[in-house]
Formats: sequence, C-alpha cells, structure tokens
Amino acid sequence: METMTRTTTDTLTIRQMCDAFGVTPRTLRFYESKELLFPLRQGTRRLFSHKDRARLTLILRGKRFGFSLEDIRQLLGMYDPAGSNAAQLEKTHEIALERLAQMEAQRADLDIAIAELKGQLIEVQGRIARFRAAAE
Amino acid sequence: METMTRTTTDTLTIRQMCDAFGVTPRTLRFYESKELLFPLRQGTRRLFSHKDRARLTLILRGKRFGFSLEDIRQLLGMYDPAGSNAAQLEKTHEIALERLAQMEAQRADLDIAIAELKGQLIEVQGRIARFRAAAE
DNA sequence: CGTCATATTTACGTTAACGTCAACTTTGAT
DNA sequence: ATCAAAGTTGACGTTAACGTAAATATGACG
Repeated sequence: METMTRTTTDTLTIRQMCDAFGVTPRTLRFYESKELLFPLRQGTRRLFSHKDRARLTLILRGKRFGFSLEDIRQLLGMYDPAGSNAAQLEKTHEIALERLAQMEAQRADLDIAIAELKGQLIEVQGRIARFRAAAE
Repeated sequence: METMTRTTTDTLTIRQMCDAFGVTPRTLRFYESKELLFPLRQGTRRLFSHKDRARLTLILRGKRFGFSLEDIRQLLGMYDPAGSNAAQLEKTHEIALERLAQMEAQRADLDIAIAELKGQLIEVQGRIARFRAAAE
C-alpha cells in the first residue's frame, strides 16, 4: 500500500515540503542553518508549519529577484512578531524602505530592459526573414 | 569624404572604464575571458570601444535581474552582427523569446512583491506608532 | 523482530564570480 | 635616461549557495 501520511496537523515533512516547492532537503536544512526557516521538531525530524511555507515562498521569490539570502533574511524580519523592541522595529522598517526603493528601481529598470529586448527581437526577426527571402 | 583621424579618444582605458561603470579591472578582464567583452588591443593594453560600453551596460543590468553571466552572454548574441548563419539567428531568437518570457514573469512577480512589502510596511509603521504611544 | 523507506548529522566537494597578490612590461613625464 | 604610474598575465584565495556521500537513527509494516 501507500505510505499514508495522513497528517491531522497542518505541518509538512521535509519531503512533502520539497515536493511542494521544488527544492531539495539540503536546501531546506541549509535555510534553517541560516535562520531563514524554523521548522518544529518531532524528535529529531523537522516539521514545517504554515509559517515556514509562507517564508519559503518569500525566500524563493526574493531569489528570483537576485537578492542574497542575507538580504532576504533581513526582510523576513518584517513578517515576524519578533520585533519586540523599538530599536528592532525601527531597523526593520529602515531595511524594508531600502528594499522597497530597490525593488521599485528594479521594476523601472526591468521595463526598460523588456522594451529594448522586444526591439531587438523585431530586429532579429527581420534578419531571419531576409535570410529566408535570400534562400530562394 | 570624411576625415577620420581624431585625437578624441573614442575608446577608454581600463581605468576610465572602471570609473565610468563602478567596476574593478579584474571584473573587466574576467568578462573578457568569458567572452562578454572584446576590447581592442593597443600593444598589450586594452581599449574599450563604444560597443564594449553598450555591452557592459547590458551585462550590469542583467546582473541586477539575477541573470547569470552565461545567460547574459547568450543574450548579448542578439546585439552582435555575428549571427551570420540562419541556425545561429534562430537559436538567438529562441533564447531571446525565453528570456523575454522570464522577464515578464519576473515583472509580474515583482509587482506582487512590491504590493506585499508596502502592506507590511504599513503594519510595521503601525507597530512602531503603538510602541511610541505606550512609551509615554 | 527484522527490513525498508525516510530522516538526521557531519563533513568534504563544487560552481560562479570575482578578490588578491606577485612578478613583469610599458609609457608618459621629469 | 629614469622613475613612477598604469597595465599585463598567471595563479591561488574567497564567498555564497548549495551538492554529495557516509554513517547513523527512527518509525511503520509484514
């Protein structure tokens, strides 16, 4: 039969987590070691909560934007209730403002790049067409 | 028709290039070794043309989007007159279409991330405000 | 109970993208 | 002519972000 992972809890094993997000166990353990994820333990085994899943979503998205794991770790502080003192909150706020500016700049940059790439695409298509026309 | 002997440097030395783009000599030499740049030589010294500058602009932008140098190298093929045969052009076209899709996906993703980040910012600002209110 | 799949820790290996030195050579200015 | 500045080629070092392999543990199942 199948291994019935009938989980009454809303936590995922490391394998379920990997399947859900398309990453390897090594990656999840690595992220935990870097304090990006904080899975619970059932004995020695990791159990990933909903919160971990939310964080992993943000981590992977951040990576797609070219952010380093350290950048991402600091950003994740915002989603934590951990900011228990004023100084912490202030710093988190500062970092977030900085990242926001970064991302908006990146967005503008991206628009330019997309426009240019489209232009070049048309160019290349033209060259291909002329190639074909000359081929007969 | 036109005279072409000018003293105005149409090319830049490696140092001028570094100052203009905020990179190190090592980086430029590295990019050359990876066939991303093709500076001319005056004896043993490198001279960077306008074309090299255009390419470097694209390289640095690509990096900001999280593309690898290899990804970027392939994309740069589009800006070359090097696509001398049909197969080459076709492949370049294919790669460009792929990157374009990637970038448009990234843009959509970025919009979501920006919106979420703004939401969290408001949250954090609220927490800070409450902290201050409680501090008196 | 023994087996098997799944998990864990430890630790060394790998790739990309440069940094950093060392040991020349070249060139412009004095 | 010389001397410092700027440039060159190796070649080894470094960091981030994992990969990979070995030895061990644990829990479910027949």
